[in-house]
Amino acid sequence: MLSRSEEDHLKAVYSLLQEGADAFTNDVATRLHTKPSSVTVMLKKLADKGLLKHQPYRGVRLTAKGRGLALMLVRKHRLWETFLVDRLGFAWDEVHEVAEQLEHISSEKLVDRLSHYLGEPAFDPHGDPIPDRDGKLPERPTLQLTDCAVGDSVRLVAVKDPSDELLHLLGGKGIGIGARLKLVARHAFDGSFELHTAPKTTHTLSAQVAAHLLVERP
Amino acid sequence: MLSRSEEDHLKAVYSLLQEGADAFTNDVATRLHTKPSSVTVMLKKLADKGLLKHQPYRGVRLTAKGRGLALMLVRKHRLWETFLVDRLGFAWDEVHEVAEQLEHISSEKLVDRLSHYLGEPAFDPHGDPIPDRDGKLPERPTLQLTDCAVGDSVRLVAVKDPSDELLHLLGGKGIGIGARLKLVARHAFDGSFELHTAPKTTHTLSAQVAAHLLVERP
DNA sequence: TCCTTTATTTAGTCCTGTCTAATCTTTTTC
DNA sequence: GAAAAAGATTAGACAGGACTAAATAAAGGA
Repeated sequence: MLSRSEEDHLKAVYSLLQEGADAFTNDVATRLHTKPSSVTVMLKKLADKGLLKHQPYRGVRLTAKGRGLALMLVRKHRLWETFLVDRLGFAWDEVHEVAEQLEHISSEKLVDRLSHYLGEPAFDPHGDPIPDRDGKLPERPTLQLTDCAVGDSVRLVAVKDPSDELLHLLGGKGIGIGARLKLVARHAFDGSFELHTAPKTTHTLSAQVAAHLLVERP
Repeated sequence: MLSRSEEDHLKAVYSLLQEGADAFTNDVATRLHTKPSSVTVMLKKLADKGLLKHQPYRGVRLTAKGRGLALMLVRKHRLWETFLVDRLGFAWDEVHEVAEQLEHISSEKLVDRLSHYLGEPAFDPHGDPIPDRDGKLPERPTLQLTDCAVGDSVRLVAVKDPSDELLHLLGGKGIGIGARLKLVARHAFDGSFELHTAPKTTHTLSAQVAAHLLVERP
């Protein structure tokens, strides 16, 4: 049984890793609005419980057990968000704070019944995937960058058939998994894209490259 | 803003008083599965916040503010119980523990929307009244003792048109508000009742008296 | 009434989770 | 490659909430 704070830390680690970044003490502290020293202590506790491996000064990695528990928290959070929006009529931007509280309710039966009541949804109101009771995430409805329109903001979730050459090209532009891409133009001549990876950073990608990039909204 | 523990103590005091008894330190401790010394400390905290008056060695009384907050907790608890039973298909005896957790979720909007979603119910699955958002309890569907059948176990909730003489008669038999009455026989000759007020204590009440007693199940 | 029992409170301890301040690593910069 | 900066950890303090043990108040019985 985890305390509320332990659950918060575990989930913060999970989502940082999910976003492609490493999970460093500072990042966790920022996310939880707390201080790095407090995070260090909690990471040690979670490591002692076998939920993650903590390499001092090097960040953390989740164990299978830790990932499983984190997925159950994500499941609860997203199911409650679905309930709040679909059934109680909350707006999608009002639900996070309340769901943060609801996700700590501990009752497996409640979670499973809620999921059933909602029709076993696979995605929450934000489009995020809801893990099933075994922790399996549904396939994301990914789309190729070439299917996006100018003005879209998307996030890179996978690279299809990643060759060394392709990955090197992307790496050189600072584009990795989790990168946020905003399409600003598309050239009719060769189908190449202009996109922002950051407010002032513009890159050009050929149509061949774009066809390998799987993205999601938002 | 009250802590979870403060809320638990406040609600325990409220329900003890509701049951007609005084709220003594020991009773609160028993109800919360904690020690009297811990309760004393918490009662002091709640008294400092103006939610109750604590007379050392003499028990506590709630202030209007304290009663109001307690009623909001009761409201949340009973609304969630209704949700769990009516919507998620829980059995009535499975819901208490989960509702104990859910009642601490703090979001006025959530409570009001939940109530609306459930059709503004006035009574929970156990038949207990659900306070409205202003803390007002609905009228109980009381029934006269004369409408009860042999074998019923009921609780005295009110005395209709209480005259001094009637109250004196009841007082002499040790029957007061909150008393649990089990009907063991009814005489066809004059409509009088035989009932237990305790396992081995039998009393006889005339039909005239019984008609003044308003009771509830269970 | 005095003494015993029971109920309550007080004092001091411990555990959890947070913080600040100080120390120690790692990375960056010149 | 050494010094500075940034990031992480450790040590020590503190608040909340629980406990045990000891002291105190109220209630009951001889």
